Amino acid sequence: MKVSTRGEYGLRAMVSLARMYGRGPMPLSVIAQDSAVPLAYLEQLMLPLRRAGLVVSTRGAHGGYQLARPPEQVKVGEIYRVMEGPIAPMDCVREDADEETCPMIDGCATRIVWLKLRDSIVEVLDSTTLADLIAQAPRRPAEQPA
Amino acid sequence: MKVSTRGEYGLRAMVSLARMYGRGPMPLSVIAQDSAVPLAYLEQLMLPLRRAGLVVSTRGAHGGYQLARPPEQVKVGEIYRVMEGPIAPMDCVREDADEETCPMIDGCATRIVWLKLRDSIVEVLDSTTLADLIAQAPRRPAEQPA
DNA sequence: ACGAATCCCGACCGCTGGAGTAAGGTAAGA
DNA sequence: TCTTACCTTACTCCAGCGGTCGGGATTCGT
Repeated sequence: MKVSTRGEYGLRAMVSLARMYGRGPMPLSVIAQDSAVPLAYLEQLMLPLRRAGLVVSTRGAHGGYQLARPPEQVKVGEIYRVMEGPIAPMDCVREDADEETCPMIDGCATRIVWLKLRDSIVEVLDSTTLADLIAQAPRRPAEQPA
Repeated sequence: MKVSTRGEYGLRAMVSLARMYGRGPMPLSVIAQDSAVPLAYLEQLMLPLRRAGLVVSTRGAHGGYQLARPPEQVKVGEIYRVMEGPIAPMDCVREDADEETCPMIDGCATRIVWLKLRDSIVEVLDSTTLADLIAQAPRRPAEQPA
């Protein structure tokens, strides 16, 4: 039950973009630096985020990425699903698939917990926005005066 | 963010034991059948459960396993931790490790969500017991009349 | 005493998926 | 037209999951 680096890095990058929101496109090199994600890897992670419409890209010189929407309107859950797929601690309780598709005969007792667990995770991720994160953060990483 | 089969099978086996609670030791072969877990694999999974004191084993003929405590006193979270390790959607928010050991400089904004997520998971798993599961289950798997 | 039933335990092993790296192509500004 | 920067595919490495196998130690029934 670990979030992979895709989700971790993806969210970090989005937080960086949120902090820079409104200043026009930011090149990958800057985002990579700010979010401490390997540039070449980050490049790959931005692809799904763009395709999902969470960020918009500008090509050419002075190009880069920026949030497609203000930070208040971007839920962590959206980012999570793009990077990690449908939320599901177990295959039998996938968000997308038809409910009640438990492979066990007539359903099994354990499914109850996994269902509660999934709903709990969804609740947390979907009730938090990028704006919440940058507002509550004690300080910005890798940036502080003497 | 998937629970591995260790957690899945471990819980299933414990639910089986919970249903058979009070009838003396049940051999692995029966548990494997009832919980639909490969016998040889299940054998391996019972080891940590026994060491953690969640089940007690009886060796020799007519031996087997049984719950060390009644189902009402066994939290799903306990089983989970034995099978999957400390609850933590991300290394920086491990249950066991010293709090505030975020490797990022001065903490990062994303940690807030992971912390909320972890607490949410803990809450769900620790507030559910084996008794809850067998009470709410619609029917027992692999057992129904014509 | 002996053998069958059962737990105990370490060794082994194939495969998938995560975590990147590499390299070249395409578009847009100076 | 050169440089910046995004876009895309392909490839590699390796840890861990998901088991299997084989043998040993215990205890019960006869």
